[in-house]
Amino acid sequence: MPTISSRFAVAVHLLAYMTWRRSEPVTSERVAGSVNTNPVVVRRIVGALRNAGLVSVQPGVGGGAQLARDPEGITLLDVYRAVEDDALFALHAQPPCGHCDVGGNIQGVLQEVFARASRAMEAELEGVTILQVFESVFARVRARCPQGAEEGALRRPA
Amino acid sequence: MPTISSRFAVAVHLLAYMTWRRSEPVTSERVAGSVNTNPVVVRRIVGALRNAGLVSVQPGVGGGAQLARDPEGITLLDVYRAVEDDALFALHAQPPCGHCDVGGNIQGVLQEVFARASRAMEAELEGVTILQVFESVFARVRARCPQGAEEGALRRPA
DNA sequence: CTGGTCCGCAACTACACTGGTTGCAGTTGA
DNA sequence: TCAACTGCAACCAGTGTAGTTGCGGACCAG
Repeated sequence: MPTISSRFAVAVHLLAYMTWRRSEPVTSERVAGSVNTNPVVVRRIVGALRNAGLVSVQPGVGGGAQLARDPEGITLLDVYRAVEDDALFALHAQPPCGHCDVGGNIQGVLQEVFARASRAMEAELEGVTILQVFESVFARVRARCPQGAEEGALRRPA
Repeated sequence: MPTISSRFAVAVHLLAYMTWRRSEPVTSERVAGSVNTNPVVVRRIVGALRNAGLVSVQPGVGGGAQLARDPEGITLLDVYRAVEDDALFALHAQPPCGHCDVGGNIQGVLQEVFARASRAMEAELEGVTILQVFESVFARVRARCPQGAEEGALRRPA
């Protein structure tokens, strides 16, 4: 249905989770519990984040994924580009008729407009870091449960 | 390819074509030649534009679609909303685990960020009118063929 | 060096959306 | 009445997504 797949939302979720558990590697099985999906789905997305240099992954006992950079240095645009590789706007499925003046020139005009609109969306994502997302999540926890919330006391998935 | 479907590009194409041939109704068959697709595909998109009040359609001999408003009063955001009804960003396919603090609060944070990014993209579309698109197309025609190009002399599809 | 823990990848399924196509009913105007 | 249109339903092929299973391989502790 939607145009930007849920991979982006899940990727941000994973990185926020790693920010919280920053001192230890996070296994795909554990974080899959938080995301409520299959560990393989998590590993696919973690693989994209690894290819983009955002996380580092360690196999074996005690392994898992960890942030490869400070969370204040990872923007949502970095995450978006890591997991979504297609252009935001599609041109005509078939190239339009080049013999008429509208068909022959509309795509060039559209490309300019589409580029501006895509860039505007990306600029908004670029202004938000993973650390800010994590802090917003933490602020919501405190708002709901004002007495006991400390960063180290966040609840893990069941 | 999770992108904004080509319906949007085709819809802008149709409206630019109607701006050019503004004095007469445009049949789905003729404009399908310019777009290089099937007349039924055109009618589907024209139907969405009609539902949004952007064009008026007349059946029967000599019928077709015409702009229902001045082209300077139709923005690309109007067109986008007419043909694309899904949200730009998807949240998790399955709701995340509500028992852990990250899973229980990440979606609210994401919704805020997604709304800002979507709005930034839409604001860019809102700043462009169909008339501007048509004039950009016409400017490209003149740039390619400086001697003979007049608005009334634009070439129709074969 | 062996076994348990973890990742990576390939393959497969179910589902949904898109663009394209055909067929047909209904409306309109000459 | 007839021809030219639209509107709509149905279907197809192609493609992307999320989910799932299975297996090979890397790593570390004992």
